[in-house]
Amino acid sequence: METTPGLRERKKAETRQAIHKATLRLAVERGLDHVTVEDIVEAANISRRTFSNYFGSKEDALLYGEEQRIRDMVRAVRERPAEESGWQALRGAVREMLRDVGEPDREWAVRTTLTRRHPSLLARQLANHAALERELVQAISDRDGQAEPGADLKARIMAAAFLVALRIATHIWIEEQEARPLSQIMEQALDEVARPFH
Amino acid sequence: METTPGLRERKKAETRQAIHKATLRLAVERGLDHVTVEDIVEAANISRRTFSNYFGSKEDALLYGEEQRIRDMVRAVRERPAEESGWQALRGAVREMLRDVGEPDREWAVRTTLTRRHPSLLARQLANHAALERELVQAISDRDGQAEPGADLKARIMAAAFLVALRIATHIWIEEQEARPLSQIMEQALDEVARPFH
DNA sequence: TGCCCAGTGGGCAACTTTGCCCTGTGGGCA
DNA sequence: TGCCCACAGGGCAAAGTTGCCCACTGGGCA
Repeated sequence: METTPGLRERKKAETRQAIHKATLRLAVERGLDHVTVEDIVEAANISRRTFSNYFGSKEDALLYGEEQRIRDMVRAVRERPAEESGWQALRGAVREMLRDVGEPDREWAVRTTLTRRHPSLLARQLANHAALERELVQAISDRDGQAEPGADLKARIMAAAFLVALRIATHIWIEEQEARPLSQIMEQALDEVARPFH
Repeated sequence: METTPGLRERKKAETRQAIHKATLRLAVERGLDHVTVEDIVEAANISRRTFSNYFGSKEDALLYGEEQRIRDMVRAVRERPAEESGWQALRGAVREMLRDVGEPDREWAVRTTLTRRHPSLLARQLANHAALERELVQAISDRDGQAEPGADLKARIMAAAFLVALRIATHIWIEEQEARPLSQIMEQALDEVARPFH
């Protein structure tokens, strides 16, 4: 299943990551508005033109991890065992991701906070979340089937509730200064939101 | 005088340096004969083909620093103030180089030792030294003028004596396990070899 | 002796990065 | 208001890197 992607692919991933990291670091240091693409490419040791080959804007570069995670999440849900229900698949996918990438670190919180403060980034993130929500609805529908009436509504509610739980858990985690592991808070939030389903 | 070489040039230099470093490290670890080009390119994170774009062989890659230093030395001699005599220019260039690059480190001694043990590398290094000697003769001639009879012989002797002094100083430095700074030993050796000129 | 095979060297096309250029945009400021 | 100027976006050709290929070499070994 694990296939080595070859040098060319690996280097592209490295470059993308380097640009993202540089953007994040500079944005944390002085705020995204006071960072030019010029600054980023200098920090990432690439040409300005190459930046454009990878990202359309510094916002893109900054949110790369975010959007990457969203794609991963959707993929993880879709790849859960077929016998799991939609809700089980969602919870399984979360658990899986937290296990695979380990506990999100301080940097992760920083990025989230930073994003939240910046209007244009916030807009982007809302759009991303909306997209994720749509994708999850689709994934759930594909899984639970749409035969019975109201299945669509149920999938929508489920996806929304799921994301709300994650969002709230993340907020709490940040507010608590990462005192408890995020995974624990998330499990708790998911339990809570799932209660009506019983 | 100092001109920033641009990203493209800088990256080429970085790659060349990375290949050289990787070669050196691996050669020190297990001997050059037990290092393949494959190993080197893996360590340097480049493709095998790129290796060939930079060096014709692993010996080339290993001796890169050596040959680089030779070019630097010749350049340094040529760029000494015009009013200096040939011998003054040689000494000035050495002092300058030791100052610019700082004291050569342990790695430098390692490379030298390693080179000395390996027949094909040794041959290469002898050829390099011969080339350096020729270049220095030329530089000295250009400086001191060739008007008077015997000027050519004098330049040849001077260059040879100079290199002998450096070579012996380096040997002593290694034998003493780098107890004294190389610069000090070199000054002493140069004083010694210069005595007949008084 | 003949065969195999790891390692090397380099041609070539596909792809990526760079450098240069020109256009467009949104403040500052005379 | 009009002019500048820093910055962003992206077309294009040149330069660099990769991946694939094949030819060659020098041991090992049946």
